[in-house]
Amino acid sequence: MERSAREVFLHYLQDSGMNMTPQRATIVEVFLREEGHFSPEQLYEAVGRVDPAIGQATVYRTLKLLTESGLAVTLDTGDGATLYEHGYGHEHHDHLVCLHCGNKIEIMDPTIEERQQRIARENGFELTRHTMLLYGICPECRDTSEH
Amino acid sequence: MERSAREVFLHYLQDSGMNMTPQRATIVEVFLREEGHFSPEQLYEAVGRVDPAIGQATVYRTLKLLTESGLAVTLDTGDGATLYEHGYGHEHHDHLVCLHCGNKIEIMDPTIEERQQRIARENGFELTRHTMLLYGICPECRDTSEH
DNA sequence: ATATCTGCAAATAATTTGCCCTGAC
DNA sequence: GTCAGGGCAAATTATTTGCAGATAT
Repeated sequence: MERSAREVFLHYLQDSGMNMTPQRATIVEVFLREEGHFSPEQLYEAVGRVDPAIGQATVYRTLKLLTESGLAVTLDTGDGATLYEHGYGHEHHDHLVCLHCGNKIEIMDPTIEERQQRIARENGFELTRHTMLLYGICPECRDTSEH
Repeated sequence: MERSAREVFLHYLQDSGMNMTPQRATIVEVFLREEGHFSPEQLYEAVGRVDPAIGQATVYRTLKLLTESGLAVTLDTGDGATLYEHGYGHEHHDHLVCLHCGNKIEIMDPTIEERQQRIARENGFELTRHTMLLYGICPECRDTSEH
């Protein structure tokens, strides 16, 4: 059976010569409870509700570890701040983003994924990862802004 | 016949109630001479070789105008800095980026573009634009790092 | 004249780092 | 006792903004 996210993180730390600490444990737990996409600031606030003594820097440092361990995935929508989402036990997906309300829909298209592989191969690249963001106006915002 | 990039920019300024100024003229000229992808900082340096009196803020402000007018397009590779490239008289394309040397290859796949439209439509979105970045290791870097 | 622009420096915003202290083994 | 880890505040980086003087129409 599959390892739990906590175990994956613990093994990552151990393999890298790092330790699980109370702060890291708290941050992972809170991280796993969060849903959707959130900023380091939002996670910091949620962590603060559990243990107000944990500092921002520790949240940032731990988010980096979570990303390296595969538990977290970054989502950069180009508006200055990096968002994070769950990356372990979740299928890969891309995003459809509303430019008006910021709502994000997860999308996945096997044909696109396959073409991406092909493009990389044709250029002699070994594909590591990719990001694809489709920007537009969602149905709700289109209705609202009708005149 | 097609309007020159300078004309497009001039018309954009006029339509928006703004003026062409010596600084803006210099920045557009230098911008149009640049090739590939470059940062505001790089453009600022190139502009400085023509007119050292032009400030960074003016370069940033003008880059924003260039983007709004369609002459420039932004490219956010997620490593902190926004890059710019030419957007007028250039076909739309996406990028294949080497994680090792930073080299960027322009790519374009009609099938992907078509599927993106379909995904947007299926979700009721009106698609405005998109970004797609494929990250990997380029052939040169793969050869070099062989052991 | 009047509104737009500019350079400069200060202000932001997001994130990282330095440093000294604390706690675990 | 040693050393990783952590809190705090200072530092960094990229970009934006306020302002007072200069400029275009």
